[in-house]
Amino acid sequence: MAAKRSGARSKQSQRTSVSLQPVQEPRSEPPLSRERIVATAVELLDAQGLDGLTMRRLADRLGSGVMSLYWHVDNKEDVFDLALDSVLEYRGPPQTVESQDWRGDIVHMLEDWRASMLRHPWSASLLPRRALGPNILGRLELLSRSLSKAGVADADLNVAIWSLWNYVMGATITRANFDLPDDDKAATQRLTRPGERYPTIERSRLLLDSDWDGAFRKGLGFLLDGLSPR
Amino acid sequence: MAAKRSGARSKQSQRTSVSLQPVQEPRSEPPLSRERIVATAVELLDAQGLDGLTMRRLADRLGSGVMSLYWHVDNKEDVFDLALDSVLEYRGPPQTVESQDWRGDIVHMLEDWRASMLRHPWSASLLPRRALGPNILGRLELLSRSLSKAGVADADLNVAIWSLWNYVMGATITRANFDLPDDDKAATQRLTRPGERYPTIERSRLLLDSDWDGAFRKGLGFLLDGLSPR
DNA sequence: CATCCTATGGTACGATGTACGAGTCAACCA
DNA sequence: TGGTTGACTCGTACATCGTACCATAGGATG
Repeated sequence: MAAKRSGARSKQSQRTSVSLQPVQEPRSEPPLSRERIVATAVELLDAQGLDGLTMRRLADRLGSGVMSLYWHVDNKEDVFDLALDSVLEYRGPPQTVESQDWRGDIVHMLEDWRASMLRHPWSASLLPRRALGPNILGRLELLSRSLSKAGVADADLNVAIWSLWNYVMGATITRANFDLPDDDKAATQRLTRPGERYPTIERSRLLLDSDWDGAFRKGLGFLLDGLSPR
Repeated sequence: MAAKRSGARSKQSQRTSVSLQPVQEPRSEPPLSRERIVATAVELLDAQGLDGLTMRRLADRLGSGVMSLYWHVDNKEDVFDLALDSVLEYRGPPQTVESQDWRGDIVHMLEDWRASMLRHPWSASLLPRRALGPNILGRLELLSRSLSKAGVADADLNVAIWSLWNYVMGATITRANFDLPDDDKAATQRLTRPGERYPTIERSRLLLDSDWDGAFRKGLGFLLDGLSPR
C-alpha cells in the first residue's frame, strides 16, 4: 500500500562522463539538485521566515517550474526537514586532543547549537516537531559522552540530557520568536496597561532588559551546577 | 494609519431587557459570542490539532456562516491568541494561607502549567510565538515572588525565571510534539538504522524509555538545586 | 531507428483566509 | 407611527497555497 515512500529518488549518481564542458557556461541556471533546492530554501527562510517559504517562490528563485521540485523532494515537509538538518551541523569542540574539560565541551556545544539556530530563527520553531535528524542525534551523542565523563550516574544520564535539551530548546525558541516584529512593544504595552499589574515582574524589568546571551550562559551554569554530581 | 486595531469590538454588553423568554427554546443555536467561539476553537484544536482549525470548520461547528465570526474576532491569529490564553489559567497552590514552602509552590505551579499544556498539545507549539497573555504573566509574577521569597538575589532573579521558563517550555514542546503520530517508530528506526550509529544514546535508551513525567520532575529538581542560593 | 529513463514544467483542483457589501432585526427617537 | 441607526449575520468572490496528473524533451542504450 504505502509503496510510494521510498528514498530512492534523485540519484543522478551516474558518472557524467566529463568529456569536455563547453568553453563558456551559457549563463543559464545550473541544473536542479537536492542540494541547490535545500540551499535556496534556507536562503528564502532566512529572508522571509517560515511562512515565506512557498513552493512557487522557491521555484522562482531557482529559475525552474514549480513541479520540477517534486522530482527531487517528496513534498514541502521534506524541504523543511532537509533545510533544518542542513543548518545544524557541528564540528566539535576546538581542540582535537581528548579533552579534560567536560563542562567546557558541553557549554561550547550548546552555545554553538543555540547560535546556529538563532542565525536561522525559523529553525527553532521547526526543530521540536520534526523527527530528529542525524546532526541533532550527533549532538545528543556528544552530550551523553561528556556527561558520562563528568561522572553523572547512569541512572541520571537521560534526565540530565533531557534537561539540557529542554533548556536549550526553550531558551532558543523563546528568543527566536520574541523579537520578531514589534513584540517588545506589545509586551511593554501589555505590562504597563493600567488595570491588572504585575509588580514584581515590572520591578525586575523581566521583559525589558535583554541580555539574552548573558542570561543563557548564566542559567546554563546554574543548571550544570545542579546536574554535577555532588 | 493603523486605526483598525481597536479592542472596542463585540460589546453586546447591553441589557437584553429580560422581559419574558419563550416557554421553549426553539432548539436553534445560541447566539454567537466571543466566548462560544473560543470554547469551540479549543474543542476543535483538541480534536484536530493546529492545522485542523480552519475558519470554515469553526463556523460549521458553531452553526453559523464563516464571515459572521469576523464580527467577534479580528482574524484567525486572534482566535489562536484567545484559545491559548483560555487554556492557561492557574488557580494557585492548594493552601490559602501564606506558604512557607516556596519550592513546593514553584513545583506545583510549573507541573500544573505543563499539565495544562499537555492536555491541549497544540498550546505548547503556540505559546512561544504569541504575545504573553495575562494568564502567563500571572504565572511569571507568581514565580518571581516565590523565588524572591526563597532568597534568590535580585541580580539572579531574571536569570532564574527565564531558566525555569525555558525548562518548562522546552520539556513541554518536545513532549507535545514527540508522540504525535508514529514518531517513536521513526526515531527508533533512525536509531537502529545500520550505517551511522550513536552508541551511547542507544545504550541509555534515551529515546525509548518514556517516563516523561518522572524525568520532568527530576530534572526540575536538579535545576532548582542549581538555582537555590548556596 | 526504437525504446527507455531522467528530468522538466503547464494546467487544473480543492482548500484556505478574508475583503466587500447586502441583508435582518431590535431599539430608539421623531 | 414611521424613520433611522446600530448590532449582527452571511453569500460571494478573490488571491494564494500544495500538489496530482500528464505531456514533453533529451540523452543513453538496445
